[in-house]
Amino acid sequence: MNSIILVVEDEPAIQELVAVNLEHAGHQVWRAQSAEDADAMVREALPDLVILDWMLPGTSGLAYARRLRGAERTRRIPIIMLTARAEERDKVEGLEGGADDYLTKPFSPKELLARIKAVLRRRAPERTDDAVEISGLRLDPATRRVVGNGREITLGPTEFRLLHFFMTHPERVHSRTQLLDRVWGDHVFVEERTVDVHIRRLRQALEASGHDRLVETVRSSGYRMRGV
Amino acid sequence: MNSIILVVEDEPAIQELVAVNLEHAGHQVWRAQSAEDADAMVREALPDLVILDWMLPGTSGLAYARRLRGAERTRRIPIIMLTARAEERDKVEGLEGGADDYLTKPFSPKELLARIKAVLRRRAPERTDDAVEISGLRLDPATRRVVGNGREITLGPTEFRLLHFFMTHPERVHSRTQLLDRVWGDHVFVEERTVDVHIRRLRQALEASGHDRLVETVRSSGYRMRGV
DNA sequence: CCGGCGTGTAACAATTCCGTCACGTGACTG
DNA sequence: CAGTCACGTGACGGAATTGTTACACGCCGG
Repeated sequence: MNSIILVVEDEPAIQELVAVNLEHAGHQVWRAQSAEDADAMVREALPDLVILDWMLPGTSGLAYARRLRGAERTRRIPIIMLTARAEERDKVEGLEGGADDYLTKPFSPKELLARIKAVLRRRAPERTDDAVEISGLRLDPATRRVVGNGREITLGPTEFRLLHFFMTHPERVHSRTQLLDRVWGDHVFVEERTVDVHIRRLRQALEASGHDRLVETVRSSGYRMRGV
Repeated sequence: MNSIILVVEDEPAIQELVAVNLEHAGHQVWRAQSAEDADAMVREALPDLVILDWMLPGTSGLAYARRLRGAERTRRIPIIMLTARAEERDKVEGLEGGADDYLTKPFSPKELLARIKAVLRRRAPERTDDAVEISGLRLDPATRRVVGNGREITLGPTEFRLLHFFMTHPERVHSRTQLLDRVWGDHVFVEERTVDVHIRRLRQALEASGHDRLVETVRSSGYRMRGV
């Protein structure tokens, strides 16, 4: 939890309703009244999720969703669409929304939060604060603790995120570029080889409990975490 | 997935529409406004697929498709043609089977992606990241793992690609030249006999699970992988 | 203002991988 | 049955990739 959520909604009452609920749940909220507003914010930094009203003055929510999905930088941001009436839902869905989920007004705060959680879990499990465990190595985002076979393991911030990403996406090979994108994040410009160094630091820390072998090198492709 | 797709389309709006959708699907897009532009790009490196407007200023799409199909180097690149009206479709189709598929404007993004996937799977299944399995030997591109009867098999990069190609094109003899083209890639200059050496290395690795017998030598023609 | 801490980079070391060659062996031909 | 021809195989030098270390720099907290 504690994600950055961009709420794009022109109607102040609904904007407020959504924002308050999200903030109450511990999220950080950015507010935009239009797609243009939203775009300005997104250019600055990437939110973890976007809640987008279907009807907006100027660029429609649908069009904006498509735009987000089109650009490389914003492609993988989860989108939840707010639609006005139940009837329109199918229409939008059929039309080809880039959205991950839809919410029909009126909706309960509980439903809103549940869908956010579900979408995040599906598209970006590393943004969730569920604890993860792989063969005796346990990482808990909520407490920011890593424990290997009972022994506590200390990690720097980057190594922690790196391990978290690996553990939420095990068994898959990740190229250095992918890791930079998803662990280091947006708007960073660092050498690919920097990844190697942090892999080294991570392995070194994991040696304490013998879990360093979980981080595998896949020559010419990238790195992979052993699953199970 | 994640292929390089060359889009040849003179109308900016459609060019953009297609490109955005392809990028969203994870492909890398090269854009060309004319057959001449496209040709310059293709000379540099080969795309995995070409989307070609039928009507183009200068050399027509149809003519360019024929040219691509004529040259040895570009012969096997899949081509999808964009045609203007439904009526013309039959005409074009009848006229020349240079294309692998046709798409009539207007088309939905979904249809576009579906056809691309279908064409790629048909003409270049090794570019897909679906796992393949043949008689107890399983190769998974996403995890970059090869498992033979439960035992994990370690392969170098080239052997991995070679095996992947074989497994996606079983029961068919591939000459050394073909293998060099499709496994080593375009624009490489190595001895043909190098293939033999990698075949040897592949077989050696596969011995661990007894799958080395799947790779058969076809004297004076090339190599073949046993299917099923 | 000092001293850690965390980071990114560059440089060097250690592997791993690749392509080529040389030689051996088996198969096919006439 | 000898002579090619095609392929198998082992070795080797060099290239490419990754591991590792050292260092400089910026950012706090004291």
